Amino acid sequence: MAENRVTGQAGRNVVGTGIRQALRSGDMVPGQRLIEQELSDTFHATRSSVREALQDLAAEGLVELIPRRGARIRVVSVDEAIQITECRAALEGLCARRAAELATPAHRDTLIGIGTRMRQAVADGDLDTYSALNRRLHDLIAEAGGQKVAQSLLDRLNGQMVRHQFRLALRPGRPAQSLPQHLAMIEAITAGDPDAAETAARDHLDSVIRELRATPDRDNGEG
Amino acid sequence: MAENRVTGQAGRNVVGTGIRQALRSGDMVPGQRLIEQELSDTFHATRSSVREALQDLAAEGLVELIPRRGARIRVVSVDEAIQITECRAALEGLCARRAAELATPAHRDTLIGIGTRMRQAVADGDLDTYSALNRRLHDLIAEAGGQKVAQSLLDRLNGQMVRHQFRLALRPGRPAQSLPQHLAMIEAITAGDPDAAETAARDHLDSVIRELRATPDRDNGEG
DNA sequence: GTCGACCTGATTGTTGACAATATGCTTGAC
DNA sequence: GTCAAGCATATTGTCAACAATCAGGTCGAC
Repeated sequence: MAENRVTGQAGRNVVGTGIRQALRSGDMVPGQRLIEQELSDTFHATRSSVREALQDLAAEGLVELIPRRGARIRVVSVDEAIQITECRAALEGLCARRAAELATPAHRDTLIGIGTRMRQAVADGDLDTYSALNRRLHDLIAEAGGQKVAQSLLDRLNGQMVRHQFRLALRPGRPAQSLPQHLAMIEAITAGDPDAAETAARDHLDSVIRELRATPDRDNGEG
Repeated sequence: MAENRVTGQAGRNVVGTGIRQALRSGDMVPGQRLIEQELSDTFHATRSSVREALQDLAAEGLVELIPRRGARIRVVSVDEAIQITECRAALEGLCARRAAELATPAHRDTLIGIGTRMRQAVADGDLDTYSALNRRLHDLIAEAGGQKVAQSLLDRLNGQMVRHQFRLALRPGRPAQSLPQHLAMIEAITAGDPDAAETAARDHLDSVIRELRATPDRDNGEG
Protein backbone atom coordinates (compact mmCIF):
# COMPACT_ATOMS: atom_id res chain seq x y z
CA MET A 1 0.00 0.00 0.00
CA ALA A 2 2.91 2.30 0.60
CA GLU A 3 3.55 1.49 -3.02
CA ASN A 4 0.72 3.61 -4.40
CA ARG A 5 2.44 6.81 -5.28
CA VAL A 6 0.29 9.83 -5.95
CA THR A 7 0.95 10.92 -9.47
CA GLY A 8 0.79 13.92 -11.77
CA GLN A 9 -1.46 16.87 -11.11
CA ALA A 10 -2.73 15.30 -7.90
CA GLY A 11 0.78 14.74 -6.62
CA ARG A 12 1.67 18.30 -7.36
CA ASN A 13 -1.21 19.45 -5.17
CA VAL A 14 -0.45 17.01 -2.39
CA VAL A 15 3.15 18.12 -2.16
CA GLY A 16 2.28 21.81 -2.47
CA THR A 17 -0.39 21.83 0.20
CA GLY A 18 1.68 19.48 2.33
CA ILE A 19 4.60 21.87 2.41
CA ARG A 20 2.35 24.88 2.99
CA GLN A 21 0.78 23.03 5.88
CA ALA A 22 4.16 22.08 7.29
CA LEU A 23 5.16 25.71 7.11
CA ARG A 24 2.10 26.87 9.00
CA SER A 25 2.48 24.27 11.68
CA GLY A 26 6.17 24.92 12.06
CA ASP A 27 7.23 21.45 10.92
CA MET A 28 9.42 23.13 8.37
CA VAL A 29 11.45 26.16 9.30
CA PRO A 30 12.82 28.99 7.15
CA GLY A 31 16.19 28.19 5.68
CA GLN A 32 15.56 24.47 5.78
CA ARG A 33 16.72 22.57 2.76
CA LEU A 34 14.16 20.66 0.72
CA ILE A 35 15.47 17.59 -1.05
CA GLU A 36 13.42 16.30 -3.93
CA GLN A 37 13.90 12.65 -3.14
CA GLU A 38 12.96 13.10 0.51
CA LEU A 39 9.79 15.01 -0.32
CA SER A 40 9.00 12.41 -2.93
CA ASP A 41 9.21 9.70 -0.26
CA THR A 42 7.37 11.69 2.41
CA PHE A 43 4.38 12.50 0.24
CA HIS A 44 4.47 9.34 -1.87
CA ALA A 45 4.69 11.43 -5.01
CA THR A 46 6.91 11.20 -8.03
CA ARG A 47 9.92 13.43 -8.29
CA SER A 48 8.27 15.23 -11.20
CA SER A 49 5.36 16.18 -8.97
CA VAL A 50 7.72 17.40 -6.28
CA ARG A 51 9.63 19.44 -8.81
CA GLU A 52 6.49 21.12 -10.12
CA ALA A 53 5.20 21.77 -6.62
CA LEU A 54 8.49 23.44 -5.72
CA GLN A 55 8.15 25.69 -8.77
CA ASP A 56 4.69 26.67 -7.60
CA LEU A 57 5.91 27.46 -4.11
CA ALA A 58 8.81 29.46 -5.50
CA ALA A 59 6.38 31.49 -7.60
CA GLU A 60 4.42 32.22 -4.43
CA GLY A 61 7.59 33.38 -2.74
CA LEU A 62 7.53 30.66 -0.10
CA VAL A 63 10.52 28.76 -1.35
CA GLU A 64 13.84 29.80 -2.81
CA LEU A 65 15.15 27.84 -5.77
CA ILE A 66 18.87 27.92 -6.43
CA PRO A 67 19.96 26.26 -9.67
CA ARG A 68 21.95 23.09 -9.16
CA ARG A 69 21.77 23.64 -5.42
CA GLY A 70 18.19 22.79 -4.68
CA ALA A 71 15.36 24.39 -2.81
CA ARG A 72 15.13 25.91 0.62
CA ILE A 73 12.37 27.56 2.54
CA ARG A 74 12.73 31.27 2.02
CA VAL A 75 13.74 33.39 4.96
CA VAL A 76 11.59 36.48 5.31
CA SER A 77 13.48 39.12 7.27
CA VAL A 78 11.74 41.46 9.66
CA ASP A 79 12.43 44.31 7.27
CA GLU A 80 10.72 42.46 4.45
CA ALA A 81 7.83 41.52 6.71
CA ILE A 82 7.34 45.22 7.37
CA GLN A 83 7.31 45.99 3.66
CA ILE A 84 4.83 43.21 3.11
CA THR A 85 2.60 44.64 5.80
CA GLU A 86 2.84 48.09 4.27
CA CYS A 87 1.57 46.63 1.02
CA ARG A 88 -1.16 44.82 2.86
CA ALA A 89 -2.19 48.09 4.47
CA ALA A 90 -2.50 49.75 1.08
CA LEU A 91 -4.45 46.87 -0.44
CA GLU A 92 -6.70 46.17 2.53
CA GLY A 93 -7.40 49.87 2.72
CA LEU A 94 -8.64 49.65 -0.85
CA CYS A 95 -10.75 46.58 -0.11
CA ALA A 96 -12.27 48.10 3.01
CA ARG A 97 -13.14 51.28 1.14
CA ARG A 98 -14.86 49.38 -1.65
CA ALA A 99 -16.56 47.10 0.84
CA ALA A 100 -18.05 50.11 2.58
CA GLU A 101 -19.39 51.25 -0.79
CA LEU A 102 -20.57 47.93 -2.16
CA ALA A 103 -21.36 45.49 0.66
CA THR A 104 -24.75 43.82 0.39
CA PRO A 105 -27.03 43.52 3.43
CA ALA A 106 -26.02 39.85 3.64
CA HIS A 107 -22.37 40.86 3.78
CA ARG A 108 -23.08 43.37 6.50
CA ASP A 109 -24.92 40.80 8.59
CA THR A 110 -22.06 38.35 8.26
CA LEU A 111 -19.55 41.00 9.21
CA ILE A 112 -21.51 41.93 12.32
CA GLY A 113 -21.73 38.24 13.25
CA ILE A 114 -17.97 37.89 12.93
CA GLY A 115 -17.52 40.91 15.17
CA THR A 116 -19.69 39.41 17.86
CA ARG A 117 -17.89 36.10 17.75
CA MET A 118 -14.52 37.83 17.81
CA ARG A 119 -15.46 39.67 20.98
CA GLN A 120 -16.52 36.38 22.51
CA ALA A 121 -13.35 34.57 21.44
CA VAL A 122 -11.15 37.23 22.99
CA ALA A 123 -13.23 37.18 26.18
CA ASP A 124 -12.78 33.40 26.30
CA GLY A 125 -9.08 33.63 25.53
CA ASP A 126 -9.65 31.33 22.56
CA LEU A 127 -6.74 32.25 20.31
CA ASP A 128 -7.39 29.66 17.61
CA THR A 129 -10.95 30.77 17.03
CA TYR A 130 -9.93 34.41 17.07
CA SER A 131 -7.25 33.83 14.50
CA ALA A 132 -9.65 31.87 12.28
CA LEU A 133 -12.21 34.67 12.52
CA ASN A 134 -9.45 37.12 11.69
CA ARG A 135 -8.70 35.37 8.42
CA ARG A 136 -12.40 35.08 7.67
CA LEU A 137 -12.86 38.80 8.25
CA HIS A 138 -10.09 39.85 5.91
CA ASP A 139 -11.36 37.46 3.25
CA LEU A 140 -14.89 38.69 3.56
CA ILE A 141 -13.88 42.33 3.24
CA ALA A 142 -12.07 41.66 -0.03
CA GLU A 143 -15.04 39.70 -1.28
CA ALA A 144 -17.60 42.31 -0.27
CA GLY A 145 -15.53 44.93 -2.03
CA GLY A 146 -15.47 42.79 -5.16
CA GLN A 147 -11.68 43.02 -5.26
CA LYS A 148 -10.59 39.67 -6.67
CA VAL A 149 -7.26 40.98 -7.85
CA ALA A 150 -6.42 42.54 -4.50
CA GLN A 151 -7.56 39.39 -2.76
CA SER A 152 -5.16 37.21 -4.69
CA LEU A 153 -2.29 39.59 -3.99
CA LEU A 154 -3.19 39.59 -0.32
CA ASP A 155 -3.30 35.80 -0.22
CA ARG A 156 0.14 35.72 -1.63
CA LEU A 157 1.48 38.26 0.86
CA ASN A 158 -0.17 36.55 3.80
CA GLY A 159 1.38 33.26 2.80
CA GLN A 160 4.81 34.79 3.17
CA MET A 161 3.96 36.16 6.59
CA VAL A 162 2.94 32.92 8.30
CA ARG A 163 6.07 32.73 10.35
CA HIS A 164 5.87 36.30 11.59
CA GLN A 165 2.14 36.21 12.17
CA PHE A 166 2.66 33.13 14.26
CA ARG A 167 5.10 35.02 16.44
CA LEU A 168 2.88 38.05 16.82
CA ALA A 169 -0.20 36.07 17.79
CA LEU A 170 1.70 34.64 20.72
CA ARG A 171 2.39 38.00 22.28
CA PRO A 172 0.43 38.54 25.45
CA GLY A 173 -2.21 41.22 25.09
CA ARG A 174 -2.04 41.20 21.31
CA PRO A 175 -5.67 40.10 20.76
CA ALA A 176 -6.96 42.69 23.21
CA GLN A 177 -5.06 45.26 21.17
CA SER A 178 -6.26 44.20 17.72
CA LEU A 179 -9.88 43.48 18.64
CA PRO A 180 -11.03 47.11 18.78
CA GLN A 181 -9.28 47.76 15.48
CA HIS A 182 -11.13 44.92 13.83
CA LEU A 183 -14.40 46.10 15.30
CA ALA A 184 -13.73 49.60 13.98
CA MET A 185 -13.29 48.18 10.47
CA ILE A 186 -16.56 46.28 10.72
CA GLU A 187 -18.34 49.32 12.09
CA ALA A 188 -17.13 51.62 9.33
CA ILE A 189 -17.97 49.14 6.56
CA THR A 190 -21.45 48.34 7.84
CA ALA A 191 -22.06 52.05 8.32
CA GLY A 192 -21.14 52.56 4.67
CA ASP A 193 -18.38 55.05 5.44
CA PRO A 194 -15.57 54.46 2.89
CA ASP A 195 -13.09 56.95 4.34
CA ALA A 196 -13.45 55.59 7.85
CA ALA A 197 -13.19 52.02 6.56
CA GLU A 198 -9.97 52.67 4.72
CA THR A 199 -8.52 54.51 7.70
CA ALA A 200 -9.50 51.73 10.08
CA ALA A 201 -7.89 49.07 7.89
CA ARG A 202 -4.70 51.07 7.58
CA ASP A 203 -4.58 51.83 11.27
CA HIS A 204 -4.89 48.17 12.06
CA LEU A 205 -1.97 47.21 9.85
CA ASP A 206 0.08 50.15 11.03
CA SER A 207 -0.24 48.67 14.47
CA VAL A 208 0.99 45.33 13.13
CA ILE A 209 3.99 47.16 11.69
CA ARG A 210 4.74 48.72 15.06
CA GLU A 211 4.67 45.25 16.60
CA LEU A 212 7.00 43.93 13.94
CA ARG A 213 9.40 46.80 14.56
CA ALA A 214 9.52 45.75 18.19
CA THR A 215 10.74 42.30 17.09
CA PRO A 216 14.27 41.28 18.00
CA ASP A 217 15.91 40.92 14.61
CA ARG A 218 17.78 37.78 15.46
CA ASP A 219 15.04 36.03 13.53
CA ASN A 220 16.61 37.03 10.25
CA GLY A 221 19.14 34.27 10.05
CA GLU A 222 18.79 30.64 9.15
CA GLY A 223 16.81 27.90 10.84
CA MET B 1 22.81 25.19 -37.52
CA ALA B 2 19.08 25.02 -37.04
CA GLU B 3 20.03 21.91 -35.14
CA ASN B 4 21.41 23.73 -32.10
CA ARG B 5 18.51 23.70 -29.75
CA VAL B 6 18.74 25.92 -26.70
CA THR B 7 18.56 23.69 -23.73
CA GLY B 8 17.60 23.66 -20.08
CA GLN B 9 17.58 26.77 -17.95
CA ALA B 10 18.62 28.89 -20.89
CA GLY B 11 15.80 27.55 -23.00
CA ARG B 12 13.33 28.32 -20.31
CA ASN B 13 14.44 31.94 -20.32
CA VAL B 14 14.49 32.21 -24.08
CA VAL B 15 10.95 30.95 -24.37
CA GLY B 16 9.68 33.01 -21.44
CA THR B 17 11.15 36.30 -22.60
CA GLY B 18 10.25 35.45 -26.18
CA ILE B 19 6.59 35.08 -25.35
CA ARG B 20 6.58 38.19 -23.15
CA GLN B 21 8.12 40.11 -26.01
CA ALA B 22 5.59 38.73 -28.47
CA LEU B 23 2.85 39.83 -26.13
CA ARG B 24 4.18 43.36 -25.90
CA SER B 25 4.64 43.71 -29.63
CA GLY B 26 1.22 42.26 -30.37
CA ASP B 27 2.59 39.20 -32.18
CA MET B 28 0.55 37.10 -29.83
CA VAL B 29 -2.97 38.08 -28.93
CA PRO B 30 -5.08 37.26 -25.87
CA GLY B 31 -6.97 34.00 -26.25
CA GLN B 32 -4.43 32.62 -28.66
CA ARG B 33 -3.57 29.00 -28.15
CA LEU B 34 0.04 28.09 -27.39
CA ILE B 35 1.12 24.68 -28.57
CA GLU B 36 4.18 23.22 -26.95
CA GLN B 37 5.59 21.68 -30.10
CA GLU B 38 5.18 24.89 -32.08
CA LEU B 39 6.90 27.00 -29.42
CA SER B 40 9.59 24.38 -29.17
CA ASP B 41 10.24 24.75 -32.91
CA THR B 42 9.96 28.54 -32.96
CA PHE B 43 12.43 29.11 -30.15
CA HIS B 44 14.62 26.08 -30.84
CA ALA B 45 14.10 24.84 -27.32
CA THR B 46 13.18 21.46 -25.96
CA ARG B 47 9.62 20.76 -24.99
CA SER B 48 10.70 20.58 -21.34
CA SER B 49 11.94 24.15 -21.51
CA VAL B 50 8.73 25.28 -23.14
CA ARG B 51 6.70 23.54 -20.48
CA GLU B 52 8.60 25.20 -17.64
CA ALA B 53 8.42 28.59 -19.30
CA LEU B 54 4.66 28.22 -19.61
CA GLN B 55 4.44 27.44 -15.92
CA ASP B 56 6.37 30.62 -15.19
CA LEU B 57 4.09 32.70 -17.36
CA ALA B 58 1.03 31.14 -15.78
CA ALA B 59 2.38 32.06 -12.34
CA GLU B 60 2.72 35.64 -13.55
CA GLY B 61 -0.86 35.59 -14.74
CA LEU B 62 0.04 36.09 -18.39
CA VAL B 63 -0.98 32.66 -19.55
CA GLU B 64 -3.84 30.38 -18.67
CA LEU B 65 -3.07 26.70 -18.26
CA ILE B 66 -5.96 24.28 -18.69
CA PRO B 67 -5.09 20.69 -17.78
CA ARG B 68 -5.06 18.34 -20.76
CA ARG B 69 -6.15 21.21 -22.97
CA GLY B 70 -3.02 23.26 -23.20
CA ALA B 71 -2.08 26.87 -22.70
CA ARG B 72 -3.60 30.06 -24.02
CA ILE B 73 -2.78 33.68 -23.53
CA ARG B 74 -4.98 34.93 -20.74
CA VAL B 75 -7.70 37.40 -21.61
CA VAL B 76 -7.80 40.33 -19.20
CA SER B 77 -11.26 41.86 -19.26
CA VAL B 78 -11.78 45.58 -18.91
CA ASP B 79 -13.32 44.96 -15.51
CA GLU B 80 -10.23 43.11 -14.37
CA ALA B 81 -7.99 45.79 -15.84
CA ILE B 82 -9.83 48.30 -13.69
CA GLN B 83 -9.31 46.20 -10.57
CA ILE B 84 -5.64 45.87 -11.44
CA THR B 85 -5.36 49.60 -11.79
CA GLU B 86 -7.10 50.13 -8.45
CA CYS B 87 -4.46 47.93 -6.86
CA ARG B 88 -1.75 49.81 -8.67
CA ALA B 89 -3.18 53.06 -7.33
CA ALA B 90 -3.00 51.75 -3.78
CA LEU B 91 0.53 50.42 -4.16
CA GLU B 92 1.94 53.34 -6.12
CA GLY B 93 0.38 55.66 -3.59
CA LEU B 94 2.39 53.85 -0.95
CA CYS B 95 5.59 54.04 -2.99
CA ALA B 96 5.14 57.72 -3.74
CA ARG B 97 4.53 58.51 -0.07
CA ARG B 98 7.65 56.67 1.02
CA ALA B 99 9.64 58.16 -1.81
CA ALA B 100 8.70 61.64 -0.61
CA GLU B 101 9.96 60.68 2.83
CA LEU B 102 13.09 58.80 1.86
CA ALA B 103 14.37 59.96 -1.54
CA THR B 104 18.05 60.87 -1.61
CA PRO B 105 19.25 64.04 -3.33
CA ALA B 106 20.44 61.83 -6.20
CA HIS B 107 16.97 60.38 -6.56
CA ARG B 108 15.44 63.83 -6.58
CA ASP B 109 17.81 65.00 -9.28
CA THR B 110 17.03 61.99 -11.44
CA LEU B 111 13.31 62.53 -10.96
CA ILE B 112 13.56 66.16 -12.01
CA GLY B 113 15.55 65.11 -15.06
CA ILE B 114 12.88 62.62 -16.04
CA GLY B 115 10.26 65.34 -15.67
CA THR B 116 12.14 67.63 -18.01
CA ARG B 117 12.61 64.93 -20.60
CA MET B 118 8.97 63.92 -20.36
CA ARG B 119 7.89 67.48 -21.09
CA GLN B 120 10.19 67.49 -24.08
CA ALA B 121 8.97 64.12 -25.36
CA VAL B 122 5.35 65.23 -25.22
CA ALA B 123 6.22 68.50 -26.95
CA ASP B 124 7.96 66.49 -29.67
CA GLY B 125 5.10 64.02 -29.93
CA ASP B 126 7.58 61.23 -29.26
CA LEU B 127 5.33 58.53 -27.82
CA ASP B 128 7.98 55.83 -27.50
CA THR B 129 10.31 57.97 -25.45
CA TYR B 130 7.45 59.21 -23.29
CA SER B 131 6.32 55.69 -22.57
CA ALA B 132 9.86 54.59 -21.73
CA LEU B 133 10.25 57.55 -19.37
CA ASN B 134 6.90 56.63 -17.87
CA ARG B 135 8.13 53.17 -16.95
CA ARG B 136 11.39 54.60 -15.68
CA LEU B 137 9.52 57.06 -13.48
CA HIS B 138 7.33 54.43 -11.85
CA ASP B 139 10.35 52.20 -11.28
CA LEU B 140 12.37 54.99 -9.75
CA ILE B 141 9.60 55.96 -7.37
CA ALA B 142 9.37 52.43 -6.00
CA GLU B 143 13.12 52.31 -5.69
CA ALA B 144 13.43 55.67 -4.00
CA GLY B 145 10.76 54.61 -1.54
CA GLY B 146 12.71 51.42 -0.81
CA GLN B 147 9.60 49.36 -1.56
CA LYS B 148 10.97 46.20 -3.12
CA VAL B 149 7.92 44.17 -2.26
CA ALA B 150 5.54 46.70 -3.74
CA GLN B 151 7.75 46.97 -6.79
CA SER B 152 7.57 43.27 -7.52
CA LEU B 153 3.79 43.29 -7.13
CA LEU B 154 3.58 46.27 -9.46
CA ASP B 155 5.76 44.56 -12.05
CA ARG B 156 3.42 41.64 -12.00
CA LEU B 157 0.34 43.81 -12.36
CA ASN B 158 1.85 45.87 -15.14
CA GLY B 159 2.72 42.74 -17.04
CA GLN B 160 -0.93 41.81 -17.15
CA MET B 161 -1.87 45.26 -18.40
CA VAL B 162 0.30 45.40 -21.52
CA ARG B 163 -2.59 44.95 -23.87
CA HIS B 164 -4.73 47.62 -22.27
CA GLN B 165 -1.88 50.06 -21.79
CA PHE B 166 -1.11 49.66 -25.43
CA ARG B 167 -4.65 50.68 -26.32
CA LEU B 168 -4.67 53.64 -23.98
CA ALA B 169 -1.37 55.05 -25.17
CA LEU B 170 -2.78 55.27 -28.67
CA ARG B 171 -5.60 57.58 -27.69
CA PRO B 172 -5.13 61.06 -29.02
CA GLY B 173 -4.45 63.61 -26.30
CA ARG B 174 -3.63 60.95 -23.71
CA PRO B 175 -0.02 62.06 -23.15
CA ALA B 176 -1.06 65.69 -22.79
CA GLN B 177 -3.49 64.51 -20.14
CA SER B 178 -1.10 62.35 -18.14
CA LEU B 179 1.93 64.63 -18.33
CA PRO B 180 0.77 67.15 -15.70
CA GLN B 181 -0.16 64.27 -13.41
CA HIS B 182 3.32 62.80 -13.70
CA LEU B 183 4.86 66.19 -13.10
CA ALA B 184 2.71 66.62 -9.99
CA MET B 185 4.03 63.34 -8.62
CA ILE B 186 7.61 64.41 -9.24
CA GLU B 187 6.96 67.81 -7.72
CA ALA B 188 5.42 66.40 -4.54
CA ILE B 189 8.17 63.80 -4.07
CA THR B 190 11.04 66.21 -4.60
CA ALA B 191 9.32 68.69 -2.30
CA GLY B 192 9.23 65.96 0.35
CA ASP B 193 5.47 66.14 0.80
CA PRO B 194 4.23 62.58 1.44
CA ASP B 195 0.51 63.36 1.48
CA ALA B 196 0.66 65.27 -1.78
CA ALA B 197 2.79 62.53 -3.35
CA GLU B 198 0.33 59.80 -2.45
CA THR B 199 -2.58 61.88 -3.65
CA ALA B 200 -0.85 62.69 -6.93
CA ALA B 201 -0.09 59.03 -7.61
CA ARG B 202 -3.64 58.01 -6.86
CA ASP B 203 -5.09 60.79 -8.95
CA HIS B 204 -2.99 59.71 -11.88
CA LEU B 205 -4.21 56.14 -11.73
CA ASP B 206 -7.79 57.21 -11.10
CA SER B 207 -7.57 59.00 -14.41
CA VAL B 208 -6.34 55.78 -16.02
CA ILE B 209 -9.36 54.02 -14.56
CA ARG B 210 -11.66 56.63 -16.05
CA GLU B 211 -10.05 56.02 -19.44
CA LEU B 212 -10.50 52.27 -19.06
CA ARG B 213 -14.16 52.74 -18.17
CA ALA B 214 -14.57 54.62 -21.44
CA THR B 215 -13.33 51.53 -23.30
CA PRO B 216 -15.73 49.65 -25.54
CA ASP B 217 -16.02 46.30 -23.78
CA ARG B 218 -15.98 44.26 -26.93
CA ASP B 219 -12.36 43.60 -26.03
CA ASN B 220 -13.41 41.05 -23.44
CA GLY B 221 -13.92 38.12 -25.75
CA GLU B 222 -11.49 35.81 -27.42
CA GLY B 223 -8.87 36.54 -30.03
C1' DG C 1 -31.69 15.54 -42.75
C1' DT C 2 -30.23 15.05 -38.06
C1' DC C 3 -28.36 12.85 -34.31
C1' DG C 4 -25.15 9.93 -32.04
C1' DA C 5 -21.33 6.53 -31.84
C1' DC C 6 -16.93 5.63 -33.30
C1' DC C 7 -12.50 6.42 -35.08
C1' DT C 8 -8.34 9.12 -36.14
C1' DG C 9 -4.86 12.56 -35.57
C1' DA C 10 -3.06 16.02 -32.64
C1' DT C 11 -1.56 17.37 -28.18
C1' DT C 12 -0.51 17.09 -23.47
C1' DG C 13 1.06 14.29 -19.35
C1' DT C 14 4.30 10.94 -17.19
C1' DT C 15 8.05 8.19 -16.48
C1' DG C 16 12.58 6.40 -15.64
C1' DA C 17 17.11 6.35 -17.07
C1' DC C 18 21.07 9.06 -17.77
C1' DA C 19 24.07 13.26 -17.50
C1' DA C 20 25.97 17.14 -15.10
C1' DT C 21 27.18 19.30 -11.03
C1' DA C 22 28.05 20.41 -6.19
C1' DT C 23 29.45 18.95 -1.51
C1' DG C 24 32.04 16.84 1.86
C1' DC C 25 35.61 13.59 2.95
C1' DT C 26 40.08 11.51 2.51
C1' DT C 27 44.67 11.71 1.59
C1' DG C 28 49.08 13.55 1.23
C1' DA C 29 52.43 17.31 1.26
C1' DC C 30 54.49 20.97 3.65
C1' DG D 1 48.50 20.98 12.28
C1' DT D 2 46.87 23.05 8.14
C1' DC D 3 45.94 23.39 3.55
C1' DA D 4 44.97 21.85 -1.12
C1' DA D 5 43.89 18.45 -4.51
C1' DG D 6 41.36 14.61 -5.80
C1' DC D 7 37.78 11.41 -5.23
C1' DA D 8 33.20 9.48 -3.87
C1' DT D 9 28.53 10.43 -3.16
C1' DA D 10 24.39 12.90 -2.99
C1' DT D 11 21.47 15.74 -5.62
C1' DT D 12 19.63 18.17 -9.30
C1' DG D 13 18.89 18.76 -14.49
C1' DT D 14 17.72 16.80 -19.08
C1' DC D 15 15.74 14.10 -22.34
C1' DA D 16 13.16 11.11 -25.43
C1' DA D 17 9.96 7.60 -25.64
C1' DC D 18 5.57 6.14 -24.22
C1' DA D 19 0.77 6.67 -22.34
C1' DA D 20 -3.45 9.12 -21.80
C1' DT D 21 -6.68 12.25 -23.42
C1' DC D 22 -9.09 15.46 -26.34
C1' DA D 23 -11.13 17.63 -30.72
C1' DG D 24 -13.01 17.06 -34.92
C1' DG D 25 -14.61 14.50 -38.60
C1' DT D 26 -16.91 10.33 -40.67
C1' DC D 27 -20.14 6.97 -41.01
C1' DG D 28 -24.42 4.81 -40.15
C1' DA D 29 -29.09 4.53 -38.17
C1' DC D 30 -33.39 6.45 -37.71
